[in-house]
Amino acid sequence: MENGCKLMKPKNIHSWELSEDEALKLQLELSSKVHAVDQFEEIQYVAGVDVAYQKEGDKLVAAVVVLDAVTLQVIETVMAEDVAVFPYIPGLFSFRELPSLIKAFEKLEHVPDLVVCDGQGLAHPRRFGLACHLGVMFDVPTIGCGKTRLIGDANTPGEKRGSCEPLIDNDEIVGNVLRTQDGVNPIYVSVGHRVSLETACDWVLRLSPKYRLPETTRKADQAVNARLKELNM
DNA sequence: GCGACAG
DNA sequence: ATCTTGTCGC
Repeated sequence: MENGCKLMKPKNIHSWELSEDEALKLQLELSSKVHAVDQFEEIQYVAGVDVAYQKEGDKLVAAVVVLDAVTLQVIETVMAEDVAVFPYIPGLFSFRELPSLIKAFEKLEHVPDLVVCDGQGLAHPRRFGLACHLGVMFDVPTIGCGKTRLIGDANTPGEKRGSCEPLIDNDEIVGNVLRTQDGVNPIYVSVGHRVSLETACDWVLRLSPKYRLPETTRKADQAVNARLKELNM
């Protein structure tokens, strides 16, 4: 895929026309490029991404929303209307959503210093969920933030906001189950790329001052759903 | 074979 | 993800 991005510089580019087997091989190959340590300076812009699918058919809308890291106000919203090619296969989720998300990123004017994804990062069977894939692809810090579990086991975190328990898979800590609001179902946070698990959780909490999900994913979700609604009218 | 399974 | 109304609670 060509680098049509205005400012984001794709680093690891590859074809998206892959078979299931090729996708699996690519994950194993790219997973070695993930860095689970903090590698960034000041974070001014934080982005959220999401994709919404049309009721029937395979049309979809992908969005990237950039927020001011301090005020959490929306700075920029870009979207891409596309068609789903790769099927939804647990573990190969990134191959379904990334092509469309990249098209949205190509329109972005602001370069995010951190991207929060709506899916897992290292909390993945081959340690390469959507957040890792997006992070390695753009060489940008990313956090995996899922609403439900893909793999791993964890104890139930305390009822207070900020409580968390390690998510363990194969004797390895692959993420944290984090409570972002008192008495509300926790979410699954994991490293995407260029961030440590601790920093990832700090940011997710900071981005979730009022609701269960971080503002980044909430704003991206609102954007794609509003656009999808317009398309069905 | 059986259950699990990001969105 | 999507199909879907009202409703209990802060």
